[in-house]
Order: sequence, then C-alpha cells, then structure tokens
Amino acid sequence: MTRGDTKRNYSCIMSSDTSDTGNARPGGRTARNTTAVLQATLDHLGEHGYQRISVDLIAAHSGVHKATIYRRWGGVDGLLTHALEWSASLPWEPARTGALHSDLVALNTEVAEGFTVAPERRVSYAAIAAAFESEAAAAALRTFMADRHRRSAVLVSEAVARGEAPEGTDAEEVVRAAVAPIYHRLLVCREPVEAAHVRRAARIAADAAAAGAFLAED
Amino acid sequence: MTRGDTKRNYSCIMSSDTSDTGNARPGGRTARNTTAVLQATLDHLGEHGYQRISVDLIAAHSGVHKATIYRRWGGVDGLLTHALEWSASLPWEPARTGALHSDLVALNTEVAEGFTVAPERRVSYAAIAAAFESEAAAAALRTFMADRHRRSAVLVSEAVARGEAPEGTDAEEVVRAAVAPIYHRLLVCREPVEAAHVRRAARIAADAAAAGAFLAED
DNA sequence: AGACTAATGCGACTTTTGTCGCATGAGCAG
DNA sequence: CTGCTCATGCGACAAAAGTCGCATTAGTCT
Repeated sequence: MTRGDTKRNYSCIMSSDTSDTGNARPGGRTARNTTAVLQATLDHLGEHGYQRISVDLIAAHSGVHKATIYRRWGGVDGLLTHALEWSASLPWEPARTGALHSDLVALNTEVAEGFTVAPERRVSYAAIAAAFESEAAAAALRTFMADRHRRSAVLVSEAVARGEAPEGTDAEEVVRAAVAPIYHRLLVCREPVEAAHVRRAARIAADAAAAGAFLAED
Repeated sequence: MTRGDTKRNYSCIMSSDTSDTGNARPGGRTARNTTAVLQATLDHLGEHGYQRISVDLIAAHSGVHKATIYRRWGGVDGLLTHALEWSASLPWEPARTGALHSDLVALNTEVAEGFTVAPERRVSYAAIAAAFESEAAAAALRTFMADRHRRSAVLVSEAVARGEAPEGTDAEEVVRAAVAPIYHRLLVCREPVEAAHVRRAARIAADAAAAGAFLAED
C-alpha cells in the first residue's frame, strides 16, 4: 500500500487537500510527501484512533521513509500537531437557525457529534490527547479552538443585532459557555452526552447572554 | 535512591498512605512495594509531569524491579489508573461559604488551582491525559469525577434547603455546569483561567439554578 | 539543457520499552 | 519452628522507537 490512494474525505477536521505548506522548496515531491503522510495520519486516526499510532505505521502506510517523517515532523506529536494546524485553515462556519438558543443547540450538537460519530470522533479525541503530549500540539489546539470560537461568535453578534442580547455582550465567551458543558462531559466526566444536555447548555448560555451576564465586567 | 524515602505529601489527589490495596497475600513486602511504586509515581508526576514518565524510571526510583511493575500494573497507564482510583477514595469535601454563588466560586477556584499550582497541576493533567491512553484510565477518571460531583452536590442541596434554588433541582448538574467552563478553558481552549472566568461561571450556574434551569425536564 | 542543492531513501545502529523463565526469599499456615 | 507457596528479583531476550551518515534523486535556477 503506497501513496496516492486517498481513500475518503472526512468532514471538517479530516478532509483532504493537504497542499499548501509553507516549506522551502515546495516543489512536487515534498508536497506529495506531505499530502501522503498527513492523509495517512488522518486515515489511521479515523480507523484505529490515537492509541495505536506510530511513525513506523504511518511510514509504511504512506510510502514515505521513517527517517523522513522524523526529520520533517519530529514524531507522532508533530504529525498530529501539523494535521491540526492545517485543519484550522479549512473553511467552516456555524449553521444559522434564526435564534440564539437554537443556534447554540445546533452548535452543541455539532460538537457532540464530532466526538461521537466515527470516524471523526477518533480524530477529535486525538487532537485533544495530543495537546497533553507536547507543547506544540497544545499551541495548535489553542489556535484551532480560538479560531472556532471566533467563527462561531457571529451567531451571538447577530443575536445582539436582533436584540436577543444586550450591546457589549462578549460573543466568544457566550460560545464558550455554551459548548463547555459538552466538552466537560465528554472529556472530563467521560460520560455520554444526551440531547437534554445539549439543550440545557444552550438554554443556559442563551439566557445568561440575554440577562447581560457576558457584558464586560467593571 | 531506594524505597522508603517518602518525600512530600501533596494535597488531595497526591497525598500518601498507599496502604490498602485488596491484593491476595497483602503481607509486608507486597504492600511496601505498592506504596513505594505509587509514591514514586506521584513524586515523579509532581516533579516532571506526565510526558517523561516511564516504567523504567519508576522502577529505578522506587527500588522495585521493572518486571514486577509490568506484572502488577501492566505499564504506565496502569500506574496512573491505580493512583487515580486510589485517590478517589481519599476524604474530600467542598468548602462552605454560606451562599450558592460563593460556594461555587470557591469550588471553581479549587479546580483552577488544581490545574495551576505546582506540583499538583502536573498530576491533574496526567489524570486527564491518561484517560486518553487506556479505557481503564478513562473508567477511573469517570469514577473519580462522578464522586467529586456527588460530594460537591451538597452545596446545591443546602442551597435548595435555604431556598436559593427550587425543590427538584438536579444538584450534580449544577455543579457540573459551574465547573465545566473552567475545565473547558484549561484543557480544550488551553488558555489561562482568570478570576473573572471563575466568577462568571459560578454566577451563571447559580442564577440558572435559581431560575429553575436544572429541574427535571418533562 | 545542465549544474547545483535540498530533501529523500536507505539501512545500520542505539536507545527505549516490554516480555519471559527461573531461582530466591519473604510471608503465611500448621 | 518448619515447610509451603506466591510474589519478587534477576538478567537475558525480543520488539519497538528513534538517530545517523551517506548516496541518490528530484526540483530549481540560470
């Protein structure tokens, strides 16, 4: 099994098109290797998850030599870090439903599914897990999450414009408040997320926003 | 450096007294080994964190042979799992301040400090990280967290008794709602937790509880 | 087209991690 | 006190992870 057999395109964090990496000498082979290796990494994660991953496996699966992977990515952590950094550059925007509460329900649902539906769930877990292994991965996760929250903030801005929350509401903080219970339940409590949790978290965040709980503190 | 040099006693999840493990032949040496190994594990975590840990290191540091550790605990995961399971059995109860909001502020502060103040922070991170490595560790974390939330729930029950929240409020869910933003910020966003975040999370949870957001859904 | 050079492939090597069989000695029962 | 037995220590081994120098190849520049 060698390079070039791009199997699937997973959603969001997993899709392909690993083209643009800001390397010196970006010419054909380097780019092809990058694609092959990162695609193999995502494929492996999607199929076998975070635990069984190793550089040797990715090397065999991608057709790129082990030493090359160590040189360019430094190890498994680097692979995950790079995959995460790259995925942060993909287009994404939150779904609109017309009201803040239901927007947040939709957002929370998407988050929960990202950690529930295979194969994407394994990739999502890997992204979080990697952040515990290396500072670089943690930084990548920080950037990725900040970006997601920034993009999601429009939901709140638009709600403010519609008069659902007061002017001066910290939009990103509302988003964080809404999704936090989902992540908490999945990654810390290690318990399943039910629809009621999704709804309640969205409800509380929306109500708090309406009540002005996210205005700048004095 | 051999066994028996119990160095420090960290708070909470890190303290010593690794006596009672339900082994067959619980006699002297086995118990001493258990203590030595788990203490060495916690010491190492507190000093160097999760990343650099290995069975060989713990073996050298505890004076217990490598093979014995692999046999009894199975590997690094098992060490962390066992340490976490054991720490769940330690006494702990939340601080009382007289009002739900300030109780939750205190709770959130304790959580945040558990992930901020050395050496305990490294142990806390390790506990979460281990859950990504093995299902056993995940189960241990689930148990530990469920226990913490159960114990913290009295804060809410007492608040209900004082009339601060309606009868029928799901106490544990209020606790989870209060602490979730802290964990989310620390472990997912990978951003520092400020006093304002602690306060806001407590405020929102307390207000939502008062408003009846945690009554059983119909 | 032809030379220059960075990246890669290659494979041998070191280090780390995990396993196994066997002898020993420490607890436990009588 | 005496023997029995299970956990341990021990060291050799196997497997995996990671490193290194060197020859080669594929882009790039002129």
